[in-house]
Amino acid sequence: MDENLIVEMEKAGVVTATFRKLAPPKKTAIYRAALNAFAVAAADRTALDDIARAAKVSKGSLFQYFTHKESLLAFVTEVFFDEYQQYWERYLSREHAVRVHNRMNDYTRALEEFWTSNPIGAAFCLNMLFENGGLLAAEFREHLVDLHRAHVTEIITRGINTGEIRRDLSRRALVDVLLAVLMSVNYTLMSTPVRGKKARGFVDREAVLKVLFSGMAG
Amino acid sequence: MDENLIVEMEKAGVVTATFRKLAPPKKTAIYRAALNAFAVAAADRTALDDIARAAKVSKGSLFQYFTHKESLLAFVTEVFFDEYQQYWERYLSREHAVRVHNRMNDYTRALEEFWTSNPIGAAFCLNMLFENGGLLAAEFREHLVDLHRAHVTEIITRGINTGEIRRDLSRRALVDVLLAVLMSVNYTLMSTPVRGKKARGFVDREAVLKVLFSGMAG
Amino acid sequence: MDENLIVEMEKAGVVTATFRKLAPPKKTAIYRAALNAFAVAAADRTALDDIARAAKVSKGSLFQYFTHKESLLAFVTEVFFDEYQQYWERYLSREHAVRVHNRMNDYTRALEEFWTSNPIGAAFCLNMLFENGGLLAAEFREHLVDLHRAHVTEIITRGINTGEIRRDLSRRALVDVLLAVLMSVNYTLMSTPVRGKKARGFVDREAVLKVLFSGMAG
Amino acid sequence: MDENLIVEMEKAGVVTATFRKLAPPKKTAIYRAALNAFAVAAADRTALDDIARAAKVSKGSLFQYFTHKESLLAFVTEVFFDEYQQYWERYLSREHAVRVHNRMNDYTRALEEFWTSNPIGAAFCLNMLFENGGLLAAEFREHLVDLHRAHVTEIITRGINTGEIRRDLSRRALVDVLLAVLMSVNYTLMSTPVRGKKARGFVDREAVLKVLFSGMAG
DNA sequence: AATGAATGAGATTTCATTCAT
DNA sequence: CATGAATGAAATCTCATTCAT
Repeated sequence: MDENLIVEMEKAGVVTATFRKLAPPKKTAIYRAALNAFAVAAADRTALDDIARAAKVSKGSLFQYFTHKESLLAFVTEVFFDEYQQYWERYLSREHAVRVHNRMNDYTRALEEFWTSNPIGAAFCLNMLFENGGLLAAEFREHLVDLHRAHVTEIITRGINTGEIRRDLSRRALVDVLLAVLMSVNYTLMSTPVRGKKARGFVDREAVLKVLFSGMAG
Repeated sequence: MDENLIVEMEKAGVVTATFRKLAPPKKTAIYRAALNAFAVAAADRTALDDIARAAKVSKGSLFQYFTHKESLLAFVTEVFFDEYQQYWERYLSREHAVRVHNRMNDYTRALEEFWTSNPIGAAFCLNMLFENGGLLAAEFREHLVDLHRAHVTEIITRGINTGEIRRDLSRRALVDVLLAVLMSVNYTLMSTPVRGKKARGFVDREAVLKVLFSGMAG
Repeated sequence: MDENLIVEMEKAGVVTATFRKLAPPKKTAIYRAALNAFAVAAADRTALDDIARAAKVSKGSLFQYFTHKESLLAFVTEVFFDEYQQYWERYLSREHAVRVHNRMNDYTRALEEFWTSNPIGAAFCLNMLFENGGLLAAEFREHLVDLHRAHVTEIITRGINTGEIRRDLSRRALVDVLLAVLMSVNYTLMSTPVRGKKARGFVDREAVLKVLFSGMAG
Repeated sequence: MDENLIVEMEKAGVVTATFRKLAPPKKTAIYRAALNAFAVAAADRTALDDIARAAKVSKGSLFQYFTHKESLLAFVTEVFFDEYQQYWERYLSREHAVRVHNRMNDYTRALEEFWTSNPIGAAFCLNMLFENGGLLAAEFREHLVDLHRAHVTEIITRGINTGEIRRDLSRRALVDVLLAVLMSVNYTLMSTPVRGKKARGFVDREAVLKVLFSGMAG
């Protein structure tokens, strides 16, 4: 867990100084317990008693760390998003594909990998996206989209410059289409582990990319 | 309200026989009141007292009609979805565009019209998609996607047959891409009236369709 | 319990319609239980659980009757004050003394009788006067003083008219002095039954009245 | 702060030896912070965290000094009362009026001055008199009355001896009447600065004293 | 001696559900 | 069948007090 982030959250009133001073493993334990709880059920339906028990912390302490239940959710959200962001930044920094087609392919594959290897995060994310009302969830939604929008825009822009992507198309429209597809992949992948049903996900990555690159027109 | 649907819901244990026998206007009043209530706030935060008051029915009666609060939500969901479905079926039956490009264009325009002319439904739908946890919401999500998937599949299939759409593309992939874009439009449109923020929606329908038809490749 | 008063309290949002419709004995039981509880300890320190138990009513019902704890205190205060007021109006209507000296004597005797015969009311009153903060208690204090001020003013005025009281004195000052003495008697009498200590009250009514009538000047 | 008083309080178990050994400025800081806090809100509604923060002392230390919250209140009460007492003793020692009428006049004027020049003390006192339940508040009330009773008794006694006051009146009754008037003045003055309402206090000191001296009888 | 983190009892309030009338 | 009063199980949050460091 990033200590700098915690310092910032303290300034923003999300966590208290008491929490900041906690031993890192304890912080992690609380984060884990809360992430888990908010992943299993929407924040509304999640009792602090349960989180306290899972984190092996008293309910009173939880309030010394976060003041309000809402703050705890905010804390989890920020840390989760921070990890998510770092994942994608690491991913980009290690990216070696050059051609747009390959970059898109790798990108969707990475999405797939992230969610399947992190089912609890996926479930939490799903709850934040779909089941937690309020401003916090709306912001989370927007952050998530923005993050991917930035990456997609970068890929598209480079593609236009290299001539891999046609120049007569609206860049904005290109981004929107790709993003819609990516977020759809995202939602599908996130849903898979939590819901009982079989996923009807984008198994055929290649086929989808072919549609996008070749266009539908006969 | 479709009486046949109510009979089916009675069989499924969603509504009671008592409810089925109610005078239709009363049924409608209850549906309206509940839809409104669930549109204003997520089901969790909606008290049955308020619904009963708005429907001019006693809370006791509500339980004689639905047994559980969850059933009431299920009832509203089913009726709303039924109306939604009927809307699209009527739409399709009256559709006169022939070419795929035009049909897609009309389709998205119709989506836009539906949500802006029906803000309560939009708000309810949004709550179901984004704020009501549980299996019910997941099913609603899936139903919604399936409905549009069927329409899109039909458009695509016809396009392939007429040769407007390239035959070397996976039909499944074509559907997935279009559906992703459509659902993205959907979410954006639904969100617009209820959320305070400005939408970053697909304003340029033409540009997006051009991307899809022409393909990205330079 | 005066049903008209309850109707007024309902209008003022102090009690709910549900409470109004309760069988009178139940209302009385709740009043008694709450009066007792608020007499034993200040409202702050009084738990609704205890009142509910004493009134043989569930805690949930208490909230159906009063919405907030504060409302329950308001209810008790109003009913108590109403009874107090009625007591003094009955007293005045039956008063047969004519001379000021006798009227004052009877008045203080009546005070004494009221508080000693109604120890729970006295304790409640004391808590309202001395231990319950907030606007409610302040208003109660003022009402109580005003009630007696009105009676004392009437006695003084008549005394001045009949010439029993000197005309060269400020009527306001006369009232203030008498009232101070009466309220002091009041406080002392109220305190007696609840506190463990022996009262140091105005045993010698005659002597005090003599001071007031004759004046201190030698 | 009087060190002898602190020693006595240690014996009485109000403060601990640890507190006694504290540097005087620290003791004063704690007293000030607690007086302020108890003046702003009743003891019930005052959190020790706030007092500790204001006194720049840790909450743990507070418990090492006072064992219980109640003891802290007792400490503040005693010190405040001690100061109050000293004020009146200084006042008496400097008193130069001789005639009873003048002494009473000066006394009420001094009361007025004390409360208006010491609004925090007034607010604390008011809270102790009116909003803090329990034995402590009752004792405080009694102490306050006793202090003034002693002074009034002295004035009356001297007046009787000098013949300024009639000898045919009960001394006890004289004291009671004067005291009632004085305490009434007291309450009114204390209330003025804290409560929002206009005071209905004894503005006309002279008129009141005239009533007391001349007597009401025509 | 000083600190402040940890604790848990307890308080108010909400509301789905039951049930007597 | 309709009604709405009654219920009590949660849930959040506060804070005096303890205790390890």
